Amino acid sequence: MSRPESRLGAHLPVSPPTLADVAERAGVSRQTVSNAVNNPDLLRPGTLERVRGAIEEMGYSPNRAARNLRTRTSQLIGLRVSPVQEGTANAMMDRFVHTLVETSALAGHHVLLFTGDDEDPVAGYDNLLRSTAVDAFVVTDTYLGNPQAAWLAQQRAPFVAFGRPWDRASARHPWVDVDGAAGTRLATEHLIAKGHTRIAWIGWRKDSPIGEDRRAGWLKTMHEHGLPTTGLASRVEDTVQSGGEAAAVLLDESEPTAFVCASDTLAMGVLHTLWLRQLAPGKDIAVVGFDDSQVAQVYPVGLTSVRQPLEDVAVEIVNALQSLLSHQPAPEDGVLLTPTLVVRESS
Amino acid sequence: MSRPESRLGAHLPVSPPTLADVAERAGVSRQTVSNAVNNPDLLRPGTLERVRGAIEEMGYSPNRAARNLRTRTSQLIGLRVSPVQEGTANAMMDRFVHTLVETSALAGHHVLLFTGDDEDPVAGYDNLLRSTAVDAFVVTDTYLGNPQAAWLAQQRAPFVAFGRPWDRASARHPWVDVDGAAGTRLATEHLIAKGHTRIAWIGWRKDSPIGEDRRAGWLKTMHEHGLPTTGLASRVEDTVQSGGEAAAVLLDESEPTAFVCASDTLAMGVLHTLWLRQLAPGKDIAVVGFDDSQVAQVYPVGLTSVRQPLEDVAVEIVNALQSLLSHQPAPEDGVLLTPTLVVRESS
DNA sequence: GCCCCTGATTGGAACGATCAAGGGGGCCGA
DNA sequence: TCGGCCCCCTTGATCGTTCCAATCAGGGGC
Repeated sequence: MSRPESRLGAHLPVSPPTLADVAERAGVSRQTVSNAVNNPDLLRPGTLERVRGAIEEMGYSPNRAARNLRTRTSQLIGLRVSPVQEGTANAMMDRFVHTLVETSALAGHHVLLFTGDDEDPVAGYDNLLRSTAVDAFVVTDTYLGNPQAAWLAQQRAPFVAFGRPWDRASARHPWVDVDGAAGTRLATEHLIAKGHTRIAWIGWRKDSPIGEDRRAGWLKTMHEHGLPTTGLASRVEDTVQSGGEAAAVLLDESEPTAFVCASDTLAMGVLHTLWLRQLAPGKDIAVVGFDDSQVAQVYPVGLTSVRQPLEDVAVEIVNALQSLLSHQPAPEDGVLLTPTLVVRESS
Repeated sequence: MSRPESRLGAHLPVSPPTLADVAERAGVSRQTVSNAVNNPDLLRPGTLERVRGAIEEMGYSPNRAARNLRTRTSQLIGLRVSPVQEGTANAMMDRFVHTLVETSALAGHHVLLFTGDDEDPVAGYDNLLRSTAVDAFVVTDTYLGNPQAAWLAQQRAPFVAFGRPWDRASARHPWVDVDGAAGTRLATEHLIAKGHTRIAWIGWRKDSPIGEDRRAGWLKTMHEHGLPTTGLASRVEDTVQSGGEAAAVLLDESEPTAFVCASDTLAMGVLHTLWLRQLAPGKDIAVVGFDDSQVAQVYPVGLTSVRQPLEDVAVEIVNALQSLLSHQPAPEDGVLLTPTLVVRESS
């Protein structure tokens, strides 16, 4: 039987062919076409070729909604976009998201963006989950006490976090993270190799576990090399101005010859202070940032910076998601990746 | 009848309640529950309240796949993420995407990200379209001769472009864009108001319509004020280095006191050249960039820059999409928004 | 009292795919 | 010759929702 003519006129978009249309054309049943798409091994080579020909000719693509309804999946991965922070240098999400989208595509998934209510941070997740609009989530902002990860774990919703669960109390769940301490260790050892001995740290306030992790890398490396750290550390807000002020104080009081910073934003502040004092970055004073943001790349005096392997993070997250969705429990519950150091003129 | 117990154990996620479940609980039929969700006006107030109660209690959310199948929509808007360009300063997509996601959510849509094949730029679009995975597209990279817009228009697929169709030959379609010429006009008039008369232009190569548009704003404003432009314009690649070299040449040959640049990337090059020559940005020489990128915000000598109203662009795009999807032809075929100038220390 | 009309609600069908059985034909061994 | 098995393919049922037409109850006009 031929499908009812739903083309009201040539000016309206034609409705795409269905499984039944292809089946009729190829002279087989619906199920055979379905198998040709999903389980080609089940078909005799001749039949497969014929069906594939029909699919090709008609430009058939399985209707997503129908497939999703039947299989109870959506092939979608939810990603909440957090508000843009202007005035800071961390626009690295671009890099991450791009690779995430690409890698998911290889695994047959697409990425769905959504925003959250500020009042109820889990509202967005809850909606998508209950309407079975996504198969899984990627949770990116895992600051301390982030309720989302715990909530999702409690709901037994499949998700992978970019970021370690910092509070041990929270339920276990798969995660992928970058070893911040290893990054600052790289930076510190690079500076030590350059002959620096008085290396200062400018980081975030104590309530940031990520900041403390990065600080630990600097601290431990300094100690291992028997270098002084007292009076050489500063913890401030993540703004250019704070970084600049901290650098000024440290320069006055402790005379460091190099700075390791918890972010490129802070490093920009340091560079500003150096500029005000007519000190040449990379010659008089070395500076290393964190995140390899576009600022670090574009700044005329190239800023040496710790670069997070965001592409690898995305790949690992998709891996974890896949084993999660195929109900194979992830081998371990976390993957920790090591960043690299991009050396530029500032060190 | 009660639904079959599909809960194999408390450790597995419970399948969400369906329309039928809610109907049973509320003592009404499926259709009535459906109406309560989609056409509340059809219900008697008492019934509506009862059904809403049941929905609330059971935490019901309509199954997306089923609804999509029946209504032939997906409530999804496709957005192709273009490859990340490192080393340039235009990470403004973050701002745009965020507002797009938020605004679409208000309209009941989500944003689906996908990537494209480099060889076949329309492959990604084609797939999503044929599988009815998205309702519409937002096309962002509308450079000259971009095949996507033309292809989509030919397919009669609903889409809105961020960017004007530069070649008149291409099919008409709704678009939203930022008036680049108005931006450089703002920049130029700002500099003129500051007393500058020799204002140079550093832009992109001639084959970029966007670049030519921005250049035109500078050129026209200069002419209107009877100011010279010969020997004061340069067209180069969009890199920091090119911008710096162009600035050096212009400084040597034409002695400008100010620069208007087609991008923040180029402006960074100019700043670098000034730094090399011990010229103070904002005092000796004024510099204005374009895009108000994070670099402009974070750079210690704040870079004056033309800021695109990306939030407004996103809102207008969603507006256009909505009228497109409700089959009301958009009132006009294009919306042109005016940028603003963010004045900082560099001018 | 009867009929019609309107508003509220209902049951059946359909959207387009996959799942779960079932069936026909060829090949093998008995 | 016949049962049994495997391979390839087909048929009917189903996922959860919305569309469509039909039904039902309640009022008002005559």
